[in-house]
Amino acid sequence: MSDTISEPVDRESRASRADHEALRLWLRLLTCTSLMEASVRAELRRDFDCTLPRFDLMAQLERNPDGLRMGELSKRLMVTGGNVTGITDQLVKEGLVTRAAPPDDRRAFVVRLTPAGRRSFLRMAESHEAWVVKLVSGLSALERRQLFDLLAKLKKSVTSARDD
Amino acid sequence: MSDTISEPVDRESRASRADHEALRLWLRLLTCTSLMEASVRAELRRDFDCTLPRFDLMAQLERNPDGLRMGELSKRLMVTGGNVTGITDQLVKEGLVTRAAPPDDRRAFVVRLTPAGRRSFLRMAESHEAWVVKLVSGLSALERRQLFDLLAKLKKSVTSARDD
DNA sequence: GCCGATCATTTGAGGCCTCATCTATTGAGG
DNA sequence: CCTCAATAGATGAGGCCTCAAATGATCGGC
Repeated sequence: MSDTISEPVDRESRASRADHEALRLWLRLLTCTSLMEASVRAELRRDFDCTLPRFDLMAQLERNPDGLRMGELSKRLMVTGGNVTGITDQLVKEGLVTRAAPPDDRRAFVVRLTPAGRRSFLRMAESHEAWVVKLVSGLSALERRQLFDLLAKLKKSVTSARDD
Repeated sequence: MSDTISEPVDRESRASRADHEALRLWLRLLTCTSLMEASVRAELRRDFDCTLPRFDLMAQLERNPDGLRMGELSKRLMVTGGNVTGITDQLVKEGLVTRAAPPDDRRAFVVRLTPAGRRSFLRMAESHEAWVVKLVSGLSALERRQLFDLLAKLKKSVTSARDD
């Protein structure tokens, strides 16, 4: 039997009353992200036999047709370089991306989508977007906009607190 | 698309203008969570040589002094049972939790914090909360409240969309 | 030309996580 | 009782991820 998760019991709804407001905000944020991520992962897996990290990497390349260096991918995906190496290795093996040596810097590699990779990504992206739209459709356009703006502030807050 | 500006570079800020609003909301949510999570992980690692999953598991046990069964932990942490088995094994080995057999069901185990585990957790929790407070301190109390409420709606939206 | 600092990437150990599968136990009906 | 489906947990393969260390290339200054 599969170990999948379905009940409305989670980290956040279990926080005791004594927990403080900032902590509960953080736990709720984490819960929302985990829920959405689990849905998106399940969908990618079920319909395309693809993982979210692979999809994210390909998404970056689709936006940058001239390709990206490993380090650029690492920054954009917010993961370590070693990690990008591994995922790229797999995608190369599957023929979805290429690693090319740029003429000017022999330390670097430029990763690009192959035509097959691009086709594969576009097919997934369409379904993926519809899925995300559905997940957030319980909020009105105004609420989505407010949430979007508040998250922008949160992002700034976290970044500046972290860099102290 | 010039790459020469030294702006914060991540998944979300790189979404092209053509991407739709729901998708950008999702990417921004993911970015915020990733940023906060990375800070929190780094802090737990640096100050206490502890990981976030271990901390989360101990937090659940601290709120439930009578202990929790593996399956309960799995639901609350939103991870699979196999995963809980592994993390629990380590904490048992480190003397921070115990696995006890309940009298009524020989299939199950009840996991509890040891006194040492509780002391260790409480020490971390104090520092952890201060850290989280700092990360969200760039938002006003009102904004935090609004964000909290919008995330509640998002959680409901995601849950109901997923269960269709 | 050479040195050292820095940079891009890879490697390897180890932790987290999922899925699929397995074992043991429980509990409801015959 | 006995069977059988459901349940609690463990296990193993495989992917993701981080950190730390290593390799090789580049660049500025002498």
